[in-house]
Amino acid sequence: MPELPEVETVRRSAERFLLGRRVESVRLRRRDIVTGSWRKSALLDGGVVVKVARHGKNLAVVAEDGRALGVHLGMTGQLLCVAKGARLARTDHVHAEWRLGDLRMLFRDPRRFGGLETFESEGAMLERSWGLLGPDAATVTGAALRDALGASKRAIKAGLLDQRAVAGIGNIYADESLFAAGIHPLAICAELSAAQWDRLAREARRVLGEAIDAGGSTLRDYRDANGGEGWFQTKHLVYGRAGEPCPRCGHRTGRTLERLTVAQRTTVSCSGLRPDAASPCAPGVCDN
DNA sequence: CTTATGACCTGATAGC
DNA sequence: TGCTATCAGGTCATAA
Repeated sequence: MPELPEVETVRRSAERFLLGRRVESVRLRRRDIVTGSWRKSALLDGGVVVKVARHGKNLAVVAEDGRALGVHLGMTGQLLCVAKGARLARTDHVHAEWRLGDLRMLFRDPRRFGGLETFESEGAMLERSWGLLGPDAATVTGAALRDALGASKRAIKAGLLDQRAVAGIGNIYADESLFAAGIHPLAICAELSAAQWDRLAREARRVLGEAIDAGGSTLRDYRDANGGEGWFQTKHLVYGRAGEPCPRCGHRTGRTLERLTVAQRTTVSCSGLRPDAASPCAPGVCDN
């Protein structure tokens, strides 16, 4: 479900609720969603929340004594913050619950591709988890992308989805960023030029930033910590639009958006784009 | 080492 | 109504 913009939206809404509050009790319904210690103390019991951080698609709730609770939403995960007596839209698949004064925080995840990870300190989290990820996609540079992927023989879309190369991009924003940069998803990383890496990084930052401003994309399950929906799905140019005219060149060329499979994920791109990086979407062919 | 592939789960939807 | 098949925003472990 959630990629960087959705996770950042959850972070912002969760932060507003949690900062300065003390965790008064913890209830863990399923141990198997936790990596690391699943003791209540490891799950922040008794701690005062001083930070809600994000890197890529990863969230962390940090207590004043340094304990950190990593939260990954997987495909269908939700981190909800609600008033104590409030009714939830759904109460099934709630795997963990925290009480902080007059509010509750819940981790809900029907498919259980997400989960929690407990760390004794932020340093431990950095070392064992976040430090293994690439730079955050919201601020990534062309040089950083090229450093991570410039020698790879994979398709560029597979590279963008690799969280060790760059953190935060998933299936939606990979397609949107590549289309915006005029690069075919099957273009080989090692064949991209410095100018293309720069353009890709710039377009990815722009698309992700605009999506954050829109509160993310709600397709099915995604909700922010208040249960609210995003509206960036209305701005998708290619994701979910296979068969429609290319929004950039379709009126002129009659070309449509084609569906293909890259890295085992449904992928959409303009049929006018070429996978060989030497002849990318050239100006006047399918370009701005 | 790098890259590709199936596996892990549940739920929504489409088609018979 | 109910059955089956397909698809879904993400990682993992394992194989090649």
